[in-house]
Amino acid sequence: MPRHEREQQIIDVAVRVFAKRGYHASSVDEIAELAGISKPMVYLYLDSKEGLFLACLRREAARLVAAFQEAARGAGPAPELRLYAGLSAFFVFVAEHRDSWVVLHRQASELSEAIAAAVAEARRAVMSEVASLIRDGIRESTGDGAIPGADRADGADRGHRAAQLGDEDADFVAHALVGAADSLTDWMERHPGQSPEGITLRLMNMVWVGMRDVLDGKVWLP
Amino acid sequence: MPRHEREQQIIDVAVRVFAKRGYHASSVDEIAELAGISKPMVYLYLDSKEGLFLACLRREAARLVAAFQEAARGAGPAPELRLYAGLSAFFVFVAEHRDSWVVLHRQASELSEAIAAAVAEARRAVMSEVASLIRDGIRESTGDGAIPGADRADGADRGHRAAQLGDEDADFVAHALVGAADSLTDWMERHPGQSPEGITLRLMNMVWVGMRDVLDGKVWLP
Amino acid sequence: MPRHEREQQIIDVAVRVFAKRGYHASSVDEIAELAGISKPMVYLYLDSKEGLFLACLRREAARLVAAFQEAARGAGPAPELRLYAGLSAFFVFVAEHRDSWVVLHRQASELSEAIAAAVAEARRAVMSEVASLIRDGIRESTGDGAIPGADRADGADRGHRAAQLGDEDADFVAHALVGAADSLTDWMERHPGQSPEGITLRLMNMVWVGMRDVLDGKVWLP
Amino acid sequence: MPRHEREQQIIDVAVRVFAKRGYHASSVDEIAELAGISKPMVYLYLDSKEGLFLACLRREAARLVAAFQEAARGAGPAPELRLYAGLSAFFVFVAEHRDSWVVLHRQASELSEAIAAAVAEARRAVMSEVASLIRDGIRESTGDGAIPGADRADGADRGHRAAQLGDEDADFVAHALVGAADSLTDWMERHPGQSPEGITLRLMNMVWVGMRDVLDGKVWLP
DNA sequence: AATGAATGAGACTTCATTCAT
DNA sequence: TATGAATGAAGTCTCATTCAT
Repeated sequence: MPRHEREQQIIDVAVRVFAKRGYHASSVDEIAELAGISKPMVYLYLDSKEGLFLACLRREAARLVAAFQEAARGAGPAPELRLYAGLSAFFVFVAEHRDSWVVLHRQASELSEAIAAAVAEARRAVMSEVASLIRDGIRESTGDGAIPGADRADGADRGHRAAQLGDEDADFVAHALVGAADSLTDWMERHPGQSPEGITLRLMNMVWVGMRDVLDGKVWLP
Repeated sequence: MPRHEREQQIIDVAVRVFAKRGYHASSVDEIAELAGISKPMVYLYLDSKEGLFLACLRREAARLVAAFQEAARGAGPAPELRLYAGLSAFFVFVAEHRDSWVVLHRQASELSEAIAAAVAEARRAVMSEVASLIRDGIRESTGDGAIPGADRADGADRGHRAAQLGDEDADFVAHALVGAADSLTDWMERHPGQSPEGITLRLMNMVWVGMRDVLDGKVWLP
Repeated sequence: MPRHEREQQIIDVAVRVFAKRGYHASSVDEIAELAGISKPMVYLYLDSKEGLFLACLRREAARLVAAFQEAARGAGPAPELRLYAGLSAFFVFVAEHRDSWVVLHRQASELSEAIAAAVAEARRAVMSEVASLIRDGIRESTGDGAIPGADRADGADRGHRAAQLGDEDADFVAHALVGAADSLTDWMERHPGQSPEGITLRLMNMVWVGMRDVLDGKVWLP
Repeated sequence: MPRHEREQQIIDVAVRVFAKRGYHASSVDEIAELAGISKPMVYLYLDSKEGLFLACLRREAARLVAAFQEAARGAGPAPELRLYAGLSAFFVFVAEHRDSWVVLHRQASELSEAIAAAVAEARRAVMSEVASLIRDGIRESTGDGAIPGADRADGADRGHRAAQLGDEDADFVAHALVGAADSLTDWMERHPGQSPEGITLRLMNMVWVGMRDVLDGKVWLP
């Protein structure tokens, strides 16, 4: 069996096992056995348990980001639609590849420096995709004075606000959004009837509309 | 040293270690050494590694819920103000007790049945506090027709919408909110100038205002 | 509570625990708790776990030997009757003080030098009692030409045989007898209806009569 | 080294160590070291300390029973000759494999349920071999009215007695005999000049002849 | 390319024993 | 006389990792 294929097959199994047991509770023994090969092969191909986990991490992260990007790209030019499509793709991905998500997710602490860095990098990649869309959304929403898909009253000082809302804010919103989406995967698990699209819709309504209102000057104060 | 004091001291150390390394990668040896006592004491007081972790979990969950509840209770009757106060307290707590939060929220999937159950229960307790305030907010906001602190146009079908937005939705919003808050603790770490109250304010603006809009019928659709 | 009484009370408990769990599986903790005192008291009175076990061993061995001797002494001058009485007392003792017997018995290997020596000494004491009675029995049986309680034909060379049958043979028979009795305690446990006296009777018939026959020249050869 | 060979080698060492120290006082560490391998190998091959002990138990019991059976089988049809041969083999075996015998017979009461059961089963197997020969002996001795190798007067009530002497009695005699044999291994140790066959001869004379007498109605009574 | 055999290191846990009061 | 608090040492077991074939 050619090297690359074997490698992928091992990673397939490893993702399942790591997702089920967590990094530390997983044993290379079990992964090798489930992959139908001997342990030395695992070490020959992936170097170490850590290397194996990193490979899993990178592959699944790439897949997730790709799913998000493809969906966003295919959704036309409007940033909010691209965001909607990307988030939808995210929820679809998590629903369909639960193991991948579990491996990417909640393995943050307790791992070696290298792994923690890879996790952080994966999260950063997702975050930057989202932040970019949000930045575009903010710009468009304040630049051309039109947010498609919703009626609203123009605020007089929108240009002013838009200046204030810079990259930092896009990053803030991105963090909130990704965190919310992340946490909602738990909710999704407990509400199997809900479609990924429905969940995305609710989330967009909550966050996007709220954000737009803020841009419009509807500030809430305690 | 009296028994109870020792116990708390051990738990103090254990929370730090578990947060830093995760459950499996933590060793009772290290915890004992950092606590300045011998391993057998740890076992005498907390029974087992699992017992020790459970004790950490319970104490930190209780502390977080208490902080949230106290702040909310002290903020008067308006649900949105209580939510604001509770969230503020949450951010303060997480900022000041990052380890506690990590132990409560970032434990991977590699835990024993008993521990996994306790983790789930702790998370559920936090989530249920938040969901409860949101539920109240939804009810008040639709019941008396007035959301203080923001002007708006009454929608004719607000009662109808309120009926649709039930406990499930409050739970949805709670998940989104807690997830967003969690993720924003990362953002907070990278923006040291920002006060917890400022962060809460932004988050409230984003989520609460958005939620209110939805109640008002301003639905966003792709 | 006076010292001696406490000591006996501790030993009482210890015999029960050692019998139930065996030496190594018994913990001083459990013994102290069952005795209703704290562990340091055990060490104050009995020095160490080994000291505690030795005390148990010596007390129970003394009791068993005393029971044997008393019964034998009270049974009149005939050696065979004294042997019968002693063996009966042995079976009665084992039946009534199972724990004592377990502690004395089957703890031979796996114990420290000192304990092994004490066990050996106890066994030697019993053995010497038995051997002495058997020696007397042989002498009487060959000396006065009459074994009461059974008819037989005199052999012409009985004096000669008796000379051959010396102390070594008495010791041989004693070993066989004690071993048989020892093993029969297992049998007794599985046949609760059988009285100690009945068991002794069977054993005497088997061994004593056989021995007498040998003295009479009825040699079995393959 | 091939797997099976290693296993036997480990068991060889383990029997020695268990015999010397007893189950609890033996450490897997020591066994591994004496076997010249590392601890993980022991666990790989025998699963656990308990598994290791069970393996020892089974192998040694099988060996002893085989030695007994082979000798008995090779000694012709007469039960007493078969018993003689079997007992001889037993003494030879114990003399040559003292450790095996200690593992089989001198394990204290501190063993786990599973081990205790296996020990009991092993003892039962040995005991049942002996009892079976004795039963045959009783039957033949009462059935055809002739016990070869010894003259005697026929008793009128032999059939009656034989009815009374059932399996229970064979078991009683077996216990006495095995116990005596066991104890005589100590005697044997202190009298190195004595051959196993000589010891067996004395024992047979004592027990077999006595038993036959009882069958003949020569009852001893106190 | 592939593996059966092997291990160093370290994990959790328990226990006999002692100190300070 | 009595004990709550504390520990050094050791035991069973698992795992990531490598060597010889």
